[in-house]
Amino acid sequence: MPRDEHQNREIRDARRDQLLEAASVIFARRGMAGTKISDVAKEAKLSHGLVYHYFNSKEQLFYELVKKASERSMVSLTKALEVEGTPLDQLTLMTEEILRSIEHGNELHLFVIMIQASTSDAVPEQVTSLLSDVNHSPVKAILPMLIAGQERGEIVQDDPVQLAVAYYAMIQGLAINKIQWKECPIPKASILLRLFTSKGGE
Amino acid sequence: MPRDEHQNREIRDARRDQLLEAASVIFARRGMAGTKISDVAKEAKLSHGLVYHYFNSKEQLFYELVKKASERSMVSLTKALEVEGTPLDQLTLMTEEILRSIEHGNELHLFVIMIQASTSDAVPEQVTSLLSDVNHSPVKAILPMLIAGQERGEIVQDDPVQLAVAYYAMIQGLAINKIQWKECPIPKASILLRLFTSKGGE
DNA sequence: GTCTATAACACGATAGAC
DNA sequence: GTCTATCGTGTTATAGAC
Repeated sequence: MPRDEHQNREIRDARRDQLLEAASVIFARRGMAGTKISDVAKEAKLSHGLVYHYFNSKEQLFYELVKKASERSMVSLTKALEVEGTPLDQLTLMTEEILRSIEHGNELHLFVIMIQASTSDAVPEQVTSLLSDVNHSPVKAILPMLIAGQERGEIVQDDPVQLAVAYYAMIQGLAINKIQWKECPIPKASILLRLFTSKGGE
Repeated sequence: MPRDEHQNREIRDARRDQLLEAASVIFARRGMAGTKISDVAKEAKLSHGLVYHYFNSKEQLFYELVKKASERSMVSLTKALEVEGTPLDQLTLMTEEILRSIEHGNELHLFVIMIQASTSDAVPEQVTSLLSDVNHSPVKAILPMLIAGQERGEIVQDDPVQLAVAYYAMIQGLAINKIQWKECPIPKASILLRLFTSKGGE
């Protein structure tokens, strides 16, 4: 008894997700160049031939993951911007959300893949151009919040770019740390936020 | 006219350094698995056959670099411990030195290679065991300074492990950032150190 | 000490059976 | 839709000329 089109579609979607999930694990561990299609297939418990049934190439597979990652990375940020409250409130909420997701380790692989994508030049052209749009400036993205906070006097009067760089570096570093060291204690949001608040208080 | 043994030795040392230097650039950019011996040779402007004259394998080449990197990474730390002054003085000096070296970009490649070595499992067994000795605990290394500082009341009374993790994550993140984004403005030491100083002042 | 040529092999990608 | 068998390329590593 033949499957109908609807069932086929469900199977295809499931397989695609299965492969993307497996690929994110392997890519995060071994990088773009170090990843073998056969390892991805093994992780997904499917044959390596099937990978090419769903994706044109290893590069495309990597591209899809970076796209997914960069979409997700903007979620926390836009959420933060919708929150009622002062800039510092928004930053606090955003930080807590990011730390939770690092702690929980759910989308950690995607995070690391984005870092790889921007540090390694072993990645396809298509990917780097995608990144210059989105990832190139998570720093720029939080800049407005910092400046607004400085105007209200709730954020310290340092160079806001330096503040943003330090903040983003810490997030990146924590994600990397967490992947390598599972039991790594993730700091509380209040520690990260101390970057922004002046010593003398306000 | 034949070269004598001394001249030969000088040539060998020079070539070895030349290859290690080139390899650190390529490994940092493309990772262990992504690095091709021919690329290293090209970077060093030598033939790829010569690489195998000086190193047994790609893995050994990588191993030598990680060893070199882990030796260097302890330098800033031990220097800091020799400084006369309070724990916060020592941390300040250490931070300034590390930021200078990131800013200057001199040993950045080695730094990134160490991060790769600990995040990727595409590295040889020999390397990971080397790392568990040295790199596994730069966090542990600064812990005593933090605790001493807390006793003197010059460092905030948060969980010192969380403080150390946050600090080290920021350093790592800055190094990674700098490699990908050459003009990245490196924050002043005072910004990083704000992690450690209490909001209310002392 | 340095190079070029080549052996041996691994991996990405495809073809075709079921 | 999924698998196994296979091709072709490119890479590690070696051999041997200079």
